Amino acid sequence: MNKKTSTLVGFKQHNHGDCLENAINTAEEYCIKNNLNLTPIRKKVLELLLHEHRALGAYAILAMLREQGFSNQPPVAYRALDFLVEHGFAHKIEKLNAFVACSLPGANHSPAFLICKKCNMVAETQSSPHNISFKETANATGFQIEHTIIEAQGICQSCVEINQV
Amino acid sequence: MNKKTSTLVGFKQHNHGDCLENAINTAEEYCIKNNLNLTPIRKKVLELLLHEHRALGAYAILAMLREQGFSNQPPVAYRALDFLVEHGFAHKIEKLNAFVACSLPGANHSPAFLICKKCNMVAETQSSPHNISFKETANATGFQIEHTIIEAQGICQSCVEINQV
DNA sequence: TTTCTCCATGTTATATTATTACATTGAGTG
DNA sequence: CACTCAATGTAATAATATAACATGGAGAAA
Repeated sequence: MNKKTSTLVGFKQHNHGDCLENAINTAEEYCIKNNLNLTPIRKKVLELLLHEHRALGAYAILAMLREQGFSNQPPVAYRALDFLVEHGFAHKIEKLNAFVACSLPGANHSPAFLICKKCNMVAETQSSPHNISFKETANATGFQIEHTIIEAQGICQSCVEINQV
Repeated sequence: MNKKTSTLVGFKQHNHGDCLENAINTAEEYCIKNNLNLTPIRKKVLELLLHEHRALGAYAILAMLREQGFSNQPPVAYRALDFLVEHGFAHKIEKLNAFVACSLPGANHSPAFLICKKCNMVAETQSSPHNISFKETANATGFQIEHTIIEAQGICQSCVEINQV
């Protein structure tokens, strides 16, 4: 296993233990710096997302929380997810109604996602500068963009290769 | 009134009756050409979307269908919407779990949407050619994009102005 | 210390969105 | 005529999400 370096995460091998630990550490430091409360539930949900390393529905997370002894009422999961999404530790994939841990923590966030139809894997990329021009076009017409969702659906390399075998 | 010329639709005035009629005619012609069956339900749903001229949830559509004497079981609405989306007469706004009539019928489709947080209006734009670079980047990594969702949330000009009064 | 306040969590109930599965109908074909 | 197939009718339920109010506990204010 190796550490991945590309901005493309999710379709590549990497040292998962390190990746998880790094991400948690980063989140903890960020929370201390910004006076945020990374409570046990919130931390656990982030860990689950990092560990699974794929998009999870709120109810899947809820089931895992229950296994860990937390309450299993929907608001428990949604609140933790809201916190994580609000502060950039996780993202919601609208197309899947599911959540993924942020792969580029700390990055100035304008992520774009690649969703594989076959394996359901989600890869996070930096949204490219093209986005800026979109923003400018909209702004020119008087629309003030605050947040942009970019989600591409298709087939990842692994699945393409499997199909070809 | 005028046929609109900008790629920005939805936040502008226009002759709504004409716009609706044109769109329906276009859809009918397209269906005949392509051997598609624009049944009464499908046509009615398209009319509703065009008439409302905003994003409608499936259940809002369903309620309107009932008023028109159609069955009001969810699959009735979802099936019609599936048809319309599949053939490009409507789009699903993932962020809102809602549907809008296509504003640029016939256009080679890669739409992007502007969603106003205040008035919930949705404007459809052509997704710019820069988008291609995103596609190419993904393809270069082996991911084959089939469809891209672009939805920007923010505040439309009217709502900005209202706020400023 | 005591009380207050506020954030986080617990809990119940319910709203909203979407799909599965099977029955029926009706137009066009062989 | 009866077969087929797409479209629709219908019932049931799954999956996702939120509202509303109660509880608990840490730290501030008195």
